[in-house]
Amino acid sequence: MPPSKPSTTSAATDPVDEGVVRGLMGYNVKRAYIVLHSAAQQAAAEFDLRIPTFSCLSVIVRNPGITPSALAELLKIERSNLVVMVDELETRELVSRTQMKTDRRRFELKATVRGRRLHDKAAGAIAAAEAACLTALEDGEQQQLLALLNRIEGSMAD
Amino acid sequence: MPPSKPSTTSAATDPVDEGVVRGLMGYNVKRAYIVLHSAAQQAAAEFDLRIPTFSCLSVIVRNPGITPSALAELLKIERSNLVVMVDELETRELVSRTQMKTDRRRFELKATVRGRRLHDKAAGAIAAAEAACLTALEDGEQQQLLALLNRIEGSMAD
DNA sequence: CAAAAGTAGTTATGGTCAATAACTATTATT
DNA sequence: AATAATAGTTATTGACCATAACTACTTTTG
Repeated sequence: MPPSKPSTTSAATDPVDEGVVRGLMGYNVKRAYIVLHSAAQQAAAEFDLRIPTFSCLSVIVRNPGITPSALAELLKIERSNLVVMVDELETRELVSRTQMKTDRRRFELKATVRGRRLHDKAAGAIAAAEAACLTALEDGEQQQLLALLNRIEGSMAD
Repeated sequence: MPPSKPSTTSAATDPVDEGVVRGLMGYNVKRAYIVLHSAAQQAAAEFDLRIPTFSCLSVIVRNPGITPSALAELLKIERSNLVVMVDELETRELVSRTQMKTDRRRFELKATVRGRRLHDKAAGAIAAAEAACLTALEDGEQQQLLALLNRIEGSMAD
């Protein structure tokens, strides 16, 4: 990395130089993430869901009977942090949590009818909110972006 | 959005279906972000810097005399949250904060020699850490990724 | 079989980051 | 001169993530 070259002295109205940070991939990824996340967050809020909670609900809907441990591993969140989310989902009767007969340490998570309904509506709203952020990209470009992102994630897989 | 189709009942060792979330761009962006961020974070920690603090230092190095307000606007962080970071940078004598004569509400931020040196070393380490996460992508693909991300950010600009 | 080790879930706690409101000091507006 | 706007600050809160320590249960193994 070359030493930084400050512009003698920057007055108040100078064009501001983002410099090093804008050259970092992480910074650019974060900026795009913020755009998508805040849109998704707003959409999810309509259903009194936060994004991590929605993600849990979504995986439970698709995998009836999944255990909290498997859910945590999939979403890469700590089991301890999962507890409060599942608590909330259970309290709101969106998800049921029943102890397994075969192994009483484990619990089976299943979405209730209410849970599925809410999920499907929220998923639609979140997808729509995201789509509004992605109008600048053609469908093919979105696929391309997805592939590139997944290769970063995949190259660092455990 | 089509209604979700659960797989009858998922046993313990079933392949888990990530379902809806993996189809959301925000989820994929976040996953890639986590990879890059944790690598950058580790690198920055070697210099006792967290990423937001490094970003501040970096912009100050490139824009001597920048005001806290301009810095906050550029990095899209709240001025109130900036204060503690600049406090720390000043305490560590990486940055100087001097009141302007012309407008005594404003402060000029400048990196010290120590600040510039630390910045350049940290920037190199962070860039190297990022590069290690990006080996799966050719240079051209990295440029492509950057362009796509910036178009998302740009399309939502104020 | 009993002891030890491992697994699943939980509780409590702390750290980072982001967001807001309320405040002081200073400058600009009318 | 009174009012409004701007720059910086303080205090507080909430979301999210990570860790350690714990209970309950199951598996391993001597």
